[in-house]
Amino acid sequence: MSTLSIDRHDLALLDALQRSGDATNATLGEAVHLSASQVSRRLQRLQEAGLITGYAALLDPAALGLDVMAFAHVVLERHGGVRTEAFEDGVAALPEVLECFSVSGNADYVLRIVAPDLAAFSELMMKRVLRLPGIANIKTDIVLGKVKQTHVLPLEHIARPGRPRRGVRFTVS
Amino acid sequence: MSTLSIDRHDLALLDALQRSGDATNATLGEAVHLSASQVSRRLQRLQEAGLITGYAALLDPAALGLDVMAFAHVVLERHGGVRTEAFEDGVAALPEVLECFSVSGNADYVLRIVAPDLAAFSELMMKRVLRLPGIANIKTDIVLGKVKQTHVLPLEHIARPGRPRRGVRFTVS
DNA sequence: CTCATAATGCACGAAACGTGCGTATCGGCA
DNA sequence: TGCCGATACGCACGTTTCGTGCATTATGAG
Repeated sequence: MSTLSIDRHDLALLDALQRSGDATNATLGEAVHLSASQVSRRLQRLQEAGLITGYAALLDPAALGLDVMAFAHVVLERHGGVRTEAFEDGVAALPEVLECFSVSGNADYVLRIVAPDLAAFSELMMKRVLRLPGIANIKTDIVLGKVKQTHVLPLEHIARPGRPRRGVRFTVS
Repeated sequence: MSTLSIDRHDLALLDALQRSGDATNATLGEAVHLSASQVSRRLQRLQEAGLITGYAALLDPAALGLDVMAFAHVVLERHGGVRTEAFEDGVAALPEVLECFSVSGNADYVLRIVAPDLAAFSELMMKRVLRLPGIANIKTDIVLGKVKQTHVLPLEHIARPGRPRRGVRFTVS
């Protein structure tokens, strides 16, 4: 357990890094008004603290031939025993299922699924998803168009006015 | 318009880079059985071809105090005129709305929204989302648990057996 | 088999990284 | 207000990484 104080420099760094994770320390330093060495030190701290979990190359799904995306709303059967584990393990093993969340509302789970085309998507659903254990019902929303898609998390809620002057308090295990 | 051939080395590189975008060329080279210089050249090609759209640091939402995530299913009003633009622009301007897709099915749009807590989420929905123009109805699924979440796109559909021996043909603008 | 094209590894100069260190700034306390 | 410990800072510098030039090898068409 450690405590880490985040100031506006760190927030600016996190924001910049979310958008361009391959920027050099010097470039980041310009944007944040810090020297490259300080940027290096801060990044190391932020990573050790767990705020930065890693780096990734972002690929273009369309360029890779992944033209179909859909959200599947899954309802499980309601027999007393806890059959959710088998379903969840099966979902985790399918690379085309990028996400799976349990949710409130009508469905038990929401899945985000990608596929090369409708034929492949159909086959994926019929032969792999629908055969997962414990499924009672699935309703699928196929994505028709993208209005917005980003991985950039909002940071505005941190360091809101009226709170600690120099740095916000974070607790990490 | 150019044509690019992708071989198994490129696929391995893309796969590795999705998972660890900060790996050095030498490290990647080991995994792919290529020299660092070749990795450098291939990455440059893949980026110019648009397969790699960029790099990003991945942040931990929980560590940043973003504990609430939800999917909002939006139905717009059906008066003849095309009022969708105003709604879409409004959505794009909200940083808490990470994604917005138009979908088939009952709803017109699906939004993925994050917020620090339920109070902030409630306020966001009431004061900003619901006030977007043209909305007839919204149903919200709040995420209760994460079974799986990844940005790693599946690449298995490329280079399927029985197709071009050395490299798959890609066309990029 | 021949040959043109493309891919590969090595080498080397340039760039970026990250630690040490002396200085400056901040925040608490008398 | 002035003092002092702790922290943050930039600079310097050795180390690592990058990416281009080039000679060699592999590939595929005719």
